[in-house]
Amino acid sequence: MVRGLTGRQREILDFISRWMQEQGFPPTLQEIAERFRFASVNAARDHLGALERKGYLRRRAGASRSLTLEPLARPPRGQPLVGTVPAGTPVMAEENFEGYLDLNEYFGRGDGTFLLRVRGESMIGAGIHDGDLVVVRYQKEVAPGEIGVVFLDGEATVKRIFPEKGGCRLQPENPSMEPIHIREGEAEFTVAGKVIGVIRRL
Amino acid sequence: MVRGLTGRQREILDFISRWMQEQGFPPTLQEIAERFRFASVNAARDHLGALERKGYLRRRAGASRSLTLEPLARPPRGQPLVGTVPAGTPVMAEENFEGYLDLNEYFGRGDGTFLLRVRGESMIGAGIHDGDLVVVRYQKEVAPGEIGVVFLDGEATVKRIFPEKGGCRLQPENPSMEPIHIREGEAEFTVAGKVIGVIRRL
DNA sequence: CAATATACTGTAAATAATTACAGTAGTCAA
DNA sequence: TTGACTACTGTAATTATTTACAGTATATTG
Repeated sequence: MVRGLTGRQREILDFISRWMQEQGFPPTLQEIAERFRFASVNAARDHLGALERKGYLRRRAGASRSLTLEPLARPPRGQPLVGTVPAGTPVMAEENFEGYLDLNEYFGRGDGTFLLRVRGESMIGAGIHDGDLVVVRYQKEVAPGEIGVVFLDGEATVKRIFPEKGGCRLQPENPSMEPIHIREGEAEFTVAGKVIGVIRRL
Repeated sequence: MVRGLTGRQREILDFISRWMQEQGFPPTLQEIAERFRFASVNAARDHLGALERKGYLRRRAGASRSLTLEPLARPPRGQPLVGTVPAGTPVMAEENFEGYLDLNEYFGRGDGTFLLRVRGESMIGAGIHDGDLVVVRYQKEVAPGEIGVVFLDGEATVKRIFPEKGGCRLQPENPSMEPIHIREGEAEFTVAGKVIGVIRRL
């Protein structure tokens, strides 16, 4: 069903794509015909028929401005991902291109995740530096040894969490810093979530 | 111009938002009226008028399905960003919420950037670990001491680049690895771009 | 308490947009 | 060289959709 497009068909498709990006809703047959100086709206209609038949868009019969582009024809969202780059080939060569990665979806969708800016160098050994953003999944507990966001004395910090007899240990990953021991029920101590990612802008 | 909505107006706005998400194009007055069991399309029209007057959407006179939601009324894109979290307050409390961060735009838009997966521990001192994704801006040269992606003997590697008399030095950030010295014109050596970010999924 | 906004019903006109049908000409594959 | 697809023109019917105007009833605000 998905077949190649003629030059003219691609022009039409590109126009629709751009229009939708700019206007926020699809064009009518008239508007397509005007853009391409067709004397008849049927020229536009024929093209839409071909594009639909070839799987690039969908229409709803009888409804105005009811066309939608199939994912195939939609501009990709996110950043291009390049895989292993072998001998001599230019980075962006097609062979190396693995697709587009949507960073908003890379760490799971709208579910309970949020970003938190990290202060201090306490987790530098785990590759989390001062100023980094950590991606946190909201959860009340974390498995032993996992990195979590915890509240301690009224401040949020990122540490590796280990259970201990009658409490737990917050382990920094920085040789110059000592672990913190928490006794059960002591102080205001809560786990806010698990760190599932790190983002840094240099 | 932007004022509060009544309950009914918010219902209508939410319906439009959901419809556009699902259908890819805006609803007609009829379709809104049907959803809310209005006996007259004018009920829907009145609501759109109110929503437009209050700055939540825009319409094009005389055109069908021509309404667009203003950014204010559009579902936010990206992950919620939480700032410094002070004493006792729950993480997701409003006071801590700083807005939504669109990760696809965090490293600059569609301009010449791409993602590359890093192999090896040679830049571990700079917080770049095996398996991390680096965000690379495509450019032919980098300033002295910046981290760049370079081609060396037919493989892409990430190193800190320093100019040297008659060539340059590729400096790993790993105490157990030695710097690599390149002489002018020697071997296949090219700079592919500058590393502007790091992304890690744990 | 008057003026204004909300939240609708109801009918009809006006216009926007899709659909149908009939052709012309050129290209392309079997 | 026949049949199918592309790429259009042209006219008209048929829906789809917006717009206009006239009301009703209930809140809300100054």
